[in-house]
Amino acid sequence: MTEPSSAPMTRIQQKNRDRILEGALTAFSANGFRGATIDQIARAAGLSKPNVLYYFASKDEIHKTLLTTLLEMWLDPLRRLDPKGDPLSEVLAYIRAKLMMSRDFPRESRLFAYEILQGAPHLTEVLGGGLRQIVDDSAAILAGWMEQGRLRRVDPHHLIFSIWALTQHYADFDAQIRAVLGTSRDPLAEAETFAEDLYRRLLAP
Amino acid sequence: MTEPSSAPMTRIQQKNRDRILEGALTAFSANGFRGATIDQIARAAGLSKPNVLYYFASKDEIHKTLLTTLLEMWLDPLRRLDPKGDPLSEVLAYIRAKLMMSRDFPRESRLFAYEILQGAPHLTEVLGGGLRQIVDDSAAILAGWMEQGRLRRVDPHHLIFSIWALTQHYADFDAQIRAVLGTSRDPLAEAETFAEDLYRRLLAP
DNA sequence: CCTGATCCTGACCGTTTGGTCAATATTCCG
DNA sequence: CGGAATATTGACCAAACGGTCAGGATCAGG
Repeated sequence: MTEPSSAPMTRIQQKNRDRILEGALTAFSANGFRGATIDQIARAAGLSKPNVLYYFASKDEIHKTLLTTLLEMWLDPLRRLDPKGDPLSEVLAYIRAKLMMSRDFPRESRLFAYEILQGAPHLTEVLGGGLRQIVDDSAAILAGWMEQGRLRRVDPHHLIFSIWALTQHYADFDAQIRAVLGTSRDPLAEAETFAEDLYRRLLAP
Repeated sequence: MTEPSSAPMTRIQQKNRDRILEGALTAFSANGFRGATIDQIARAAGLSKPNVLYYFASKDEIHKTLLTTLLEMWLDPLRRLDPKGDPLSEVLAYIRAKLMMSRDFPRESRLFAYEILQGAPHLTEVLGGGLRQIVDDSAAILAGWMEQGRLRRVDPHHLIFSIWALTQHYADFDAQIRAVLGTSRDPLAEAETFAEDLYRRLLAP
């Protein structure tokens, strides 16, 4: 616990904590938790190592803060599924949003990828709690649409998994995709038309 | 270079190198390259640390050996795409094979996941060379089927990417999937029916 | 301008880790 | 059996790393 509740948080604190988290995101997403060093983070943040540890008690705490802060943003598009909207448009909008996040926030995607690959040691409570709730809720919305015959019947959970898998793949495995596709193509633009076709086919009633 | 070409390779060498690679696979796939220690590998292999380094010059070499050894096996199912076979059956068989690999060889999947997340520092030549060739060849087979009207037209490269993404997701993000789905379900069995439905829909002409 | 709180750093510490080496044990084979 | 090749290990080393700390710089506000 560093700033539990009633923290005034000066401008300097605000600025430096932000810088540190920004640098840490770069470092952790490039090398994983163990691969990143506090020195790296400090350099990326433009601070000295002891100064970094002045704002965060430990490397672990930086990591945990980063994960919990970003998880909200990361799951936000799924929360936006509107039960009142047009089912297919809603799903396709979700997919587009996730693909844009892979393009605009690949570091965040990789950060979570590393964490989950490792067995999610810092996220177990969140995974079994909040995440599961959100996914179950969204799955229920999807299932509702399917029952009304407005979407084809498929397993809603696996539908969500498949969207995660496909969209995040373009951020997490970027190195592989670029190696295979060469430099002249725009993977994410192509991915969007591919994914739209894929899920339209799958879900159109 | 440890055993470049004319290596007699005694039984003890064979056995211990195998043990080391086996232990290293467990260690690397659980914690990534930097997260795994030679001591861990040695313990998993039932050897002492110096003894491990007697068989492999460095941690790096163990890792590289592991990657190059397993890459062949990893890509094998894609090579089995038979241009003379029934297109849809061929693709579905490939998907099933990949899903079985996620079930039976999750460590291998995670090993590659870590490596590519990191930007594939040990695989750059292979990715741009052999892998690209195999993918392009397979994409050509798929494109051929599409031109004959035996498969629906989609981008063959992204088709392959999507299959990789979906199938490997179940191994790499196992922690997340189990957290969301709970313990009473069998993710990979369900994934098989989901994936078959998905790609049948997408590809049936 | 003074003073207390906040901010920052160089020097340092203990541990972990990749890797070495000399010495010993074991195996192989004539 | 005997000696050379192979295998194994405890002890050790240097570098990297996470983290501490005492002291100095800077800032806010009365």
